[in-house]
Amino acid sequence: MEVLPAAGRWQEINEVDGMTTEAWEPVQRVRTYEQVMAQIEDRILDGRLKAGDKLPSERDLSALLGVSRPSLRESLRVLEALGIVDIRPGGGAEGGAVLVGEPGSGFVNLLKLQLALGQFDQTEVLETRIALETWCCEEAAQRATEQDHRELGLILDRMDDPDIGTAEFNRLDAAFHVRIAESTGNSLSAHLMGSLRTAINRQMIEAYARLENWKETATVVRREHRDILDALHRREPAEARRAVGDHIRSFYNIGNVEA
Amino acid sequence: MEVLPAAGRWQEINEVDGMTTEAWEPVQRVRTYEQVMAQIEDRILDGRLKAGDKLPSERDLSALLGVSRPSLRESLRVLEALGIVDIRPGGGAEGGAVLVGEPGSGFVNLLKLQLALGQFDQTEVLETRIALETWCCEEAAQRATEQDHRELGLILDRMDDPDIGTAEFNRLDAAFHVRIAESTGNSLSAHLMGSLRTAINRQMIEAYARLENWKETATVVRREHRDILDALHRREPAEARRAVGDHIRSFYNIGNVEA
DNA sequence: GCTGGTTAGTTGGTCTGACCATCTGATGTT
DNA sequence: AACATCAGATGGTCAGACCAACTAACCAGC
Repeated sequence: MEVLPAAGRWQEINEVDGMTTEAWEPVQRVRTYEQVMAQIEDRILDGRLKAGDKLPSERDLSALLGVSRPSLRESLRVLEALGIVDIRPGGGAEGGAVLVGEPGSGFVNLLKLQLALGQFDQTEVLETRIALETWCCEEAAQRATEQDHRELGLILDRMDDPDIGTAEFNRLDAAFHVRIAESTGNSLSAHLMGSLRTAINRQMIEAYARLENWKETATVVRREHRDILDALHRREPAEARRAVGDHIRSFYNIGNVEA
Repeated sequence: MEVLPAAGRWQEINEVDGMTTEAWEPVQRVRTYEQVMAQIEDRILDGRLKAGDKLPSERDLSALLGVSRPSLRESLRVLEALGIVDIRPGGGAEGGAVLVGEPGSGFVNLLKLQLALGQFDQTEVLETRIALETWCCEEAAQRATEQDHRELGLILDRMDDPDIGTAEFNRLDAAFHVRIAESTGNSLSAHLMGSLRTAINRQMIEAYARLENWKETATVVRREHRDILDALHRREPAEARRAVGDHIRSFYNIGNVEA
């Protein structure tokens, strides 16, 4: 933990170049908030700032950088939305902007909007999930520990509840897939996967809701999940890959009956 | 193209609840910029806003929403950083915030910082690339057109230049991999892949620069690229998958000799 | 009538200064 | 010692102002 001012000087952004207006040609407009972002990025990239460090207060930092508080705040807002800093109000040790070391909801925020805007479509999300999850299962079949197996089993057990609702079923479904990814030890894959899943969560729930006989679908899903877990238990990467691929494709076909 | 005010009323954010201060208990703090984001998100999600639409001017929109311009601007900054809107200064038809329909550099911005912060490490990026690229190659072996094959060949031809520098070689290398992904028709996978690659671009270049005999490495890389393209030509998914997996792993081993 | 320069208005970009709610931590009281 | 209180710091928000860049309409001159 380190408070910034002690970690070297911040460079003031508003530097005069004192030259004539000529020779100012292709240099595209750079907004001050971008320059602020750039300075913070640099300090992160070269290690002067690391996870857990706390930034100076908005007033201090804006003064250090020679920019106004609103501009500085625009930068902080972006960093917050990206999940880079965590901002808490209040004074003392608790308040302030802290660099976070754990991935947050940055991807989900991004993906949801990009999906809604039609930058990507649902089929692409599905295929990308298949790409990631087949690899994850393949690796999980080799890397997963007994503990991973147990926890995955517990999730499936909870999904066996005959009185379960679609919302909870869907939640556990997602948890199962993410848990597999996590058992590979690759948090990026796991996080990406989870984000993709979350981004289309709304559609998933609606798809479940559209099913008249969703209980039958649930039965199929339960069976396929068990198959996947069995393959992990038996440590058969190829079989695990096949099982999860079929599983995702099968659910996609069901859910898209009337899409 | 549609300018917003005509597309239904915006709901003012500052609504009084007129109640006593009691019964205000677990409702966690919601900042106005988040409420603005939420309203714009809603309009995107339900289709009232779509790619190509232009938002009202900052002054108008802030008035419509009943928030101050700085708060509104914080929201716009975030949407811009996420690649959701494109903001251009100046009046008339050119200026203003426009919703974009093409994925931009949102992922890269995010990944670079998350990587720098240690939220993920390089090995995870590598493995995720393998997950995505093996799938992409497998599919590309089935989906790629003759045109795709031609363009990929052209990229490899340019990499054959014996006088090529590391920077250009690396750039073409990335282009080759991304072009394969694009030939699957899955722009999400392609974009994710490209973003992962871009996020570690700096490290890639440094890795190349560290190699004393990088020419030899380049020879190996060229050969492996040709193998991959051959597999695509012959439309052998399994072979394409294997070739690209080996290729990535092989380069990783070389580049990490002294990492 | 057409061209070209001028001007008014709009837009985003930025800043200043102010006020509020909340939380911390020291102060002071019981 | 325990509690209540208050000053200060912090983030959250706002109003108003100015600037630079650009558009579009206007107008003078040919």
